[in-house]
Amino acid sequence: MTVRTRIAPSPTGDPHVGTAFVALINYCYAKQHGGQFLLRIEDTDRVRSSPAAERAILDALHWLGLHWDEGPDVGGPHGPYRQGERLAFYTRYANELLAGGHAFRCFCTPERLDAVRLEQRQMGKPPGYDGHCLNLGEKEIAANDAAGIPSVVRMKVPREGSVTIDDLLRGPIVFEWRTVDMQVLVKSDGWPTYHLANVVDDHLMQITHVMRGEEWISSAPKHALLYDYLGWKMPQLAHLPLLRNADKSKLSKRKNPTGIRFYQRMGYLPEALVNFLGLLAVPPLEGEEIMDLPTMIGRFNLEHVSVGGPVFDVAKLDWLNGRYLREKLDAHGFEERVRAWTLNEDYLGRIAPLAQSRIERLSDLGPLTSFFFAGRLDVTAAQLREGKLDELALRQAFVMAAALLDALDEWDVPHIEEVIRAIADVLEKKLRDVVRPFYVAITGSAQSVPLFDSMAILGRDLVRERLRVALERLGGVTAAEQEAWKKMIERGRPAGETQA
RNA sequence: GGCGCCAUAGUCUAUCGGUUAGGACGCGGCCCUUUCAAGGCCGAGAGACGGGUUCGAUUCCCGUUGGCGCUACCA
Repeated sequence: MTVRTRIAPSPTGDPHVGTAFVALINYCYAKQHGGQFLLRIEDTDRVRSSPAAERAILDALHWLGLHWDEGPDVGGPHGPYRQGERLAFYTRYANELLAGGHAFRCFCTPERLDAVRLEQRQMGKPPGYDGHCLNLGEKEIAANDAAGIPSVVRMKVPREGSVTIDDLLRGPIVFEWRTVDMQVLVKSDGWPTYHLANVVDDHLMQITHVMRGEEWISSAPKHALLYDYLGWKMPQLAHLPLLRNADKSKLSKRKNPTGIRFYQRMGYLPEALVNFLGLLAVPPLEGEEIMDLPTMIGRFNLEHVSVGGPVFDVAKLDWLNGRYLREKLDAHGFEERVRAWTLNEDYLGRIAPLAQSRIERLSDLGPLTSFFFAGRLDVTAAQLREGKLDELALRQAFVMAAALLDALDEWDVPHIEEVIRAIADVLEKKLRDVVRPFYVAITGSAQSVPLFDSMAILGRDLVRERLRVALERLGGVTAAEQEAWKKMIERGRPAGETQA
């Protein structure tokens, strides 16, 4: 039986370095055993998924040199490789579970479920579904359906006994069934949840080894039960450690750049990034930390992947990248990388028009546009405070921008402009006054080329980081402020209807 | 609160019962050098705590503490 592994990203938000880490391990394992590595898009969350995000993930992973044998872009014998195109499978197996008495229809309202969980929590009991709809009669179900009451499908879970999950990395893990929730399998919109979809697809795609983040450990019993209900053999499981921020919390973009494209825009080489991630999974030989992909495949050993969550240590990445830059490239190769990075027609072609009307000599170009060729900018709190916004509005503006910009589906000038205008509106300040500190944070100066265009060209990852740095320079924000200010935007008037 | 995972220097790691606990990043010093890097050499720095098991525990077991994850009609 040939080894088949997969990476199954959800196309929401920007491609994450954690995805690259998990992909790398799955890739190495499959290649080492002469097997196949596939990519499947998990887009069952119909509101958050987007084609743009899917494209970005594929591009980012390919950029890193991780290529798959089967996937939405390359096809394969077990397609489609996009869950959004596999609804018929999920419906079929959901019905099978229902017919077999392993799942049931549930008409409970979110409000009731919340109340139940709250009570369970207060009583110190494991939270979960209380079985309210477990024994509904056919007549009752039919009546509810006729009345148009929304419903979901839940899996039945035993209330007694226990189950043992065998993890390739961690050994046996025991769970009491009564602590396992009767998970929703099919949402009221008819789409499956991750739990159903991933079991059905891993089986149908003949996946032999599931290596995924440790955030899935507590769901493993549900998956084991589903394989059991459906009469299928469960793949081998291995739960990989989660990458961490410097403070050991799960790597998050609030505290760190987490986007693969951020590292690309910062000028890290894909080989260096892959090498760095590989170091977290493949212990290097003493004294030599440089490893290319083939070397990692050869040296990979699942049992040697350490389970403690490693801190994403950018300082070490910097050192590694430096070594690649000066040791692995000759003068010509280096020059080519620089061109590919930003000194190319595409990038220059977008910048030049912004500068043309603002310079008197070509030599003005350097100082005017240098921020397009930089990573983080060295701006001071004093520079950020120079405008007319008071300290509170200033910090609120940055927090709101970070949140709204992250939520944007399309990263282009009109959408970016809309966000900044909406902020000025909510804060009841002039656009001119709001925009000024953004000029400083993004371009490094209050006098520069047009802001929205600059942000569009720089890309979301770099913009997010510059805003984060600016906020940090202003003393940062507390979680409470963050919450409150986000609510302000939600309540705020949308950009269109300004005048009251 | 409930359930689970984890625990060697600031960070990434080696060690699979007996080592002066090894390497790498970062940090400090020296050398090289027109500057700065790079490079070379040297140095400081670790087994969370408490019980067991054992002739012997970083290593095996239990507890404590700490960190983390999950606790959704998101993945």
